[in-house]
Amino acid sequence: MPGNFIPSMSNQKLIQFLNRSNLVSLATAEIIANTFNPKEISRNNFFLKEGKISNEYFFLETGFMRAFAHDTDGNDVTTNFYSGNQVVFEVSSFFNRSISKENIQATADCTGWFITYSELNNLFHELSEFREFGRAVLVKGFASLKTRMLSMITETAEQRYDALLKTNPEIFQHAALKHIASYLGITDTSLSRIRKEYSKK
Amino acid sequence: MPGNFIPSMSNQKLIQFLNRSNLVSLATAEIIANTFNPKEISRNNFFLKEGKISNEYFFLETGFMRAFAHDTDGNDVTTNFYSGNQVVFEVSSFFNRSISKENIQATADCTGWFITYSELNNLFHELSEFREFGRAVLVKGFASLKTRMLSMITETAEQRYDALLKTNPEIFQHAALKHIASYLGITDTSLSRIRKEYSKK
DNA sequence: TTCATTTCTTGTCATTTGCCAAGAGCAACG
DNA sequence: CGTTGCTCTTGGCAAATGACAAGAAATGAA
Repeated sequence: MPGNFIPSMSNQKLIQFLNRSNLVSLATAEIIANTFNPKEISRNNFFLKEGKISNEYFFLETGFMRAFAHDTDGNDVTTNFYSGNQVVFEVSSFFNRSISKENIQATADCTGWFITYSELNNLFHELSEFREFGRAVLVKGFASLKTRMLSMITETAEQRYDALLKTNPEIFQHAALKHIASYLGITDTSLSRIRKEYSKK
Repeated sequence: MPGNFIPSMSNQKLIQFLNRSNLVSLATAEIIANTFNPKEISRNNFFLKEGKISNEYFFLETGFMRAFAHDTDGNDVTTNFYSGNQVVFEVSSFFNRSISKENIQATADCTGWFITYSELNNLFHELSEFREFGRAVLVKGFASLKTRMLSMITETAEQRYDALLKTNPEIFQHAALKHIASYLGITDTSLSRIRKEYSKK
């Protein structure tokens, strides 16, 4: 073994993530995982900046990230949160090779594994199981956004807060309240009041 | 030619739709289009009913459709509108083979072409161009939903109404105002008032 | 046509949420 | 330490939107 060889992290978590989708066999999961490269992003650093093209398909193993866009007045609006065991990339920019309107920033130190767009396409071409996996990732993201849209229309801000607290409590450990507020579609002032009411119950 | 042979509609529009994506050559578009079957849905009939699995990948050539779900109080909420030259299916139910929570109903007489889930997968397997096309359809739907979510958070109801009127005027020719209202995330009463204010300008 | 049903509008009032400003709490840094 | 900046909370008020009910308009069926 060479002198200053630095052992990479184990990609065991990535292999499990692929395999547990039930779309990728363990053997294939290992092949796929071995083409991914390790990546670390320290807190406050950006995984993606608006104006750039999202070019990395990133499996977030540990850490936490927030995606946000800017409205016409320049206010930032949280579009998504990512915790461990999720795939992170901006769908439209990544697949259309277009400039991203979104930023994705680490709000805690992150570790994980990535492949580039061209590497992903090569894998898709070679491995039908990985294609199925890729489709499932897209479909899952799409479905959860549909659910979120429906809740925006049919539920009150307090109900949405309540649901988020129950289904994604980790968000409250990693994100500022004002960022959670814009994700819920309300101002930080309103969220503060909702929390006050909520704590009485 | 047999006696009561009924010539099918021409699938020229479908071929164009595939080819104009710039992801499918004309020759391949013809191969793909020839595996689609013609389908007509008359006004008020359902393309998909909640409780069933979305099993048809439908190219809507002419007509108009509305997708809607029910909230916990039983009110119907419009989740999407479809006009000509679009692909219609419920992503989550179709790809996950799960029971649909949504209905999709023709609000005008519709004609088009469909393939089933298994036919689609066979085509995906055989034709990488069609895979690219299928991915683009998913990505486009995802991106437009993201845009809509951002507008729900950052824009007023009147701004959303205004944008819909400008970008999708055909919706107003085919859908009831109460159905447009729930799509915009407001009550029919509010939409009526917004229209009143709007008409003064 | 006539009747019944549904859709749309409008009025009144209540509720939610936003906007603005002030202040408290907290962390980072010299 | 003490200052600075950022986040969160709170109060007062305004604006947007919803809930409910009544009536007008449009639609569809007999």
